[in-house]
Amino acid sequence: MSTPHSARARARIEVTAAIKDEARRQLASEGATKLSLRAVARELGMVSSALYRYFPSRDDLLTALIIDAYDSLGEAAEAAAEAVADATPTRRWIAVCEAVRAWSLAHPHEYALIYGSPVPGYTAPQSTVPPASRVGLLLIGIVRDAIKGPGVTFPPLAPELRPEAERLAAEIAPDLPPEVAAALVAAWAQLFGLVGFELFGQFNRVVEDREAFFRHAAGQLALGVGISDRPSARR
Amino acid sequence: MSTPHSARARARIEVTAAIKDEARRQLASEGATKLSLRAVARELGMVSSALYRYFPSRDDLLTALIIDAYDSLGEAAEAAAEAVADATPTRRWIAVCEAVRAWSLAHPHEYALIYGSPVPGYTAPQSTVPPASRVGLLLIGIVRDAIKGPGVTFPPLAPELRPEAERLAAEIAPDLPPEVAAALVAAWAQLFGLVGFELFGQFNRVVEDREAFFRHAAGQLALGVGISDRPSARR
DNA sequence: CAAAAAAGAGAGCAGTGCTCTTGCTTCAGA
DNA sequence: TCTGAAGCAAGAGCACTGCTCTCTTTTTTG
Repeated sequence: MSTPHSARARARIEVTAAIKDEARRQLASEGATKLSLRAVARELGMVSSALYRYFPSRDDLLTALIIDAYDSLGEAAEAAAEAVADATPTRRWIAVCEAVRAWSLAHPHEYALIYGSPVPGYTAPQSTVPPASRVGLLLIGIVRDAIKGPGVTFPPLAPELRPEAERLAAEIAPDLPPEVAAALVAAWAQLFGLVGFELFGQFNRVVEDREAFFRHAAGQLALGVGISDRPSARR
Repeated sequence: MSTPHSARARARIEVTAAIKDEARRQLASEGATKLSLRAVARELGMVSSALYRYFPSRDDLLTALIIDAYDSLGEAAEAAAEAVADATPTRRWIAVCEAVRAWSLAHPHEYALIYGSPVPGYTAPQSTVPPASRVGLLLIGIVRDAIKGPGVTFPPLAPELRPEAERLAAEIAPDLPPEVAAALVAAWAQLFGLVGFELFGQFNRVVEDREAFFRHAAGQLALGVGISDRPSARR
């Protein structure tokens, strides 16, 4: 937070940022598998061994990029939500979904890094958890507002799932009804299924007008969690 | 199809299979990034350059593994469908979804290879298209049977999406109503969103009873495409 | 001001994908 | 059945990778 006291400390964060920037450039243009520490160092005019003073391994660099990607996506989604803060819940939901899709199409390799195969290790480091939940929290907020009004119909919930749904609701959003919380988590995962399929070519020769298809699918997702524009407080 | 005439041709397909088997083993245990041509050759007692007589590059080997993975998944899904061929459409739909999930949990690295980040190039080779559509075709068949009965309610369709839905239906299943075809493609993508999120750790600290959660979500997907067990011809 | 900590430079190790050349084996046509 | 051609294995080698270790220089700190 505070400005660094020593010149060395300031240089350190500058060099760290430069490394991440160059690495992000290579990631965006060639993908995670082609990202090379040596190439990053070369481009920055330093020798490769010097880079290990800043990131102890390639995986650590990738982890840093993963966190940044989560933050970048979260920021884009939050900006989109704020831009339509006064609209109906359905519109706000769809706006966030479309922001996720737009960011993913613009940053395919970064998307692959965070929602495709997890490259480093098998379980993500704990430090990636908070940034990873920004989009989820955003969706929770929208649903929270949406179900405030009267006459909302909660999504159905299989009796076997009720205990899990209650536990889940208590975990992520205690003020949400269990059936809504469970449906929301499912919709959250399904949203990224739609985006991932488009991004990774699964829709080739199947879906043509992807913009319209996605908007419609996002609207259906909203219905699935109980969002509807019936008698909203606003507008 | 026919048995090979020359001894050399027979040896070739044997060695090719051995290479793929060993590569699949390494893929399953270490992941795609760690799969090494040299290690495969070493394990098979041959020198690495000899391997290039069978696969011209590492990406070609990976492509072969991708096709095999699609086929393996498709086979598992089809077997599950046949095992409940006499059940209601909803049960058959859920059985296929659960087979997809089970296969993916059992073969995480192969799943990552085909539905995670596409490693070779950016667009999948044409040869991967037919095996990739086996699960989709299976779902189409189930829905086709399901909507035969009377009293089925078609999913809603936004007017802007109607032309695309009609084109899409003509492409993948001309006998299906456009609204069903569009909803089916969306459900297809969403299914893999659910599976991918569980597999890649996105459900950590969120969903606990994943079995029950998935079954419920799969049932909701079935409802979304218009499948219901009301007055089915069977049972 | 001196000791300690941090940073950079370079060599080096083990590994990778891939190419090229050299022999040997198997096949197919006369 | 013999021979030229094609298929295949082996080895050396190139350019690259992640990473470690040592050595020197710079900066910070007690």
